[in-house]
Amino acid sequence: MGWKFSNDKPIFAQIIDQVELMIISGQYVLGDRLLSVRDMATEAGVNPNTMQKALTELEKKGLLLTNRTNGKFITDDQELVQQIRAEKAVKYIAQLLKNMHSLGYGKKEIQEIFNKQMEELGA
Amino acid sequence: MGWKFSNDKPIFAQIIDQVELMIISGQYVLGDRLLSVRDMATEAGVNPNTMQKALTELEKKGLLLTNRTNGKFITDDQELVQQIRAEKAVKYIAQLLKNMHSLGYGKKEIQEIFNKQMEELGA
DNA sequence: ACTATTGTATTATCTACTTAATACACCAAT
DNA sequence: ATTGGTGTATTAAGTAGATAATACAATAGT
Repeated sequence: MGWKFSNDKPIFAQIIDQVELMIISGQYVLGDRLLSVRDMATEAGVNPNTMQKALTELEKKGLLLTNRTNGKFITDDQELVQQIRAEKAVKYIAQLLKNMHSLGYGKKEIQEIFNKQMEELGA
Repeated sequence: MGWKFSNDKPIFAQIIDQVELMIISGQYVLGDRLLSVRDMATEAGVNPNTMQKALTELEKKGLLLTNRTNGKFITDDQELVQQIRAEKAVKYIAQLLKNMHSLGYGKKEIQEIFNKQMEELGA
């Protein structure tokens, strides 16, 4: 897991985003055990408290489970994971359309620019 | 100008974004004078120092000009404005494609979801 | 000349985020 | 039972963003 942080957002929030992404994109195996809070903190180069704070949030979302003295585990609820993934996709696109609209672009223009950039994509 | 701020980003950064958007989307008339720093701060419900900090950044970008004792003005460089607007659109879409990719969506799926949400758009 | 309004600068304080160091509670493995 | 590795909690200190109050510099308008 390669950790990277920017300075335009609290680190704990970025950890939440990144771990969530790892889970819903299938880069984590559902049901697997995470590294310990301490080890993840070391790996990410942040304080254990900060890691703890982020993971607690993900537990509230239902994406992580805690086994008191054994560690934290990824949920094995595949439905939940897929639902969150689909929601995120819809949200991303809705955000794009909102952004383009706020720039003053109309439906037709958006379609054009989108298609153009899609074509420039490999595969 | 209706000011709204979230708590997931510094306020001065959000002011930069919002004012820039007003300019490049044509909601400000190029060459027009802004309200005074103090008045804009009051209007936005922030401290004058915070507003000052944001406007200084926009001046560095070339979108604002300062007339020492008369106030700050929107640039009248229409080319610059249009260039920034186009850049932003490209950036937004690139970001979307990156986001969708990180969720594990392929080109075809992205196209499908995008089209679906475009159709749900009025006009 | 004077005044009011402009941008700008300075200093202090407050809050949220982060780090740091430490301690505690729990339990599987030995 | 003891040990070692879990998660969790607490307290203190550092840093950046934001607020607050104030002062200064420049000039347009009178």
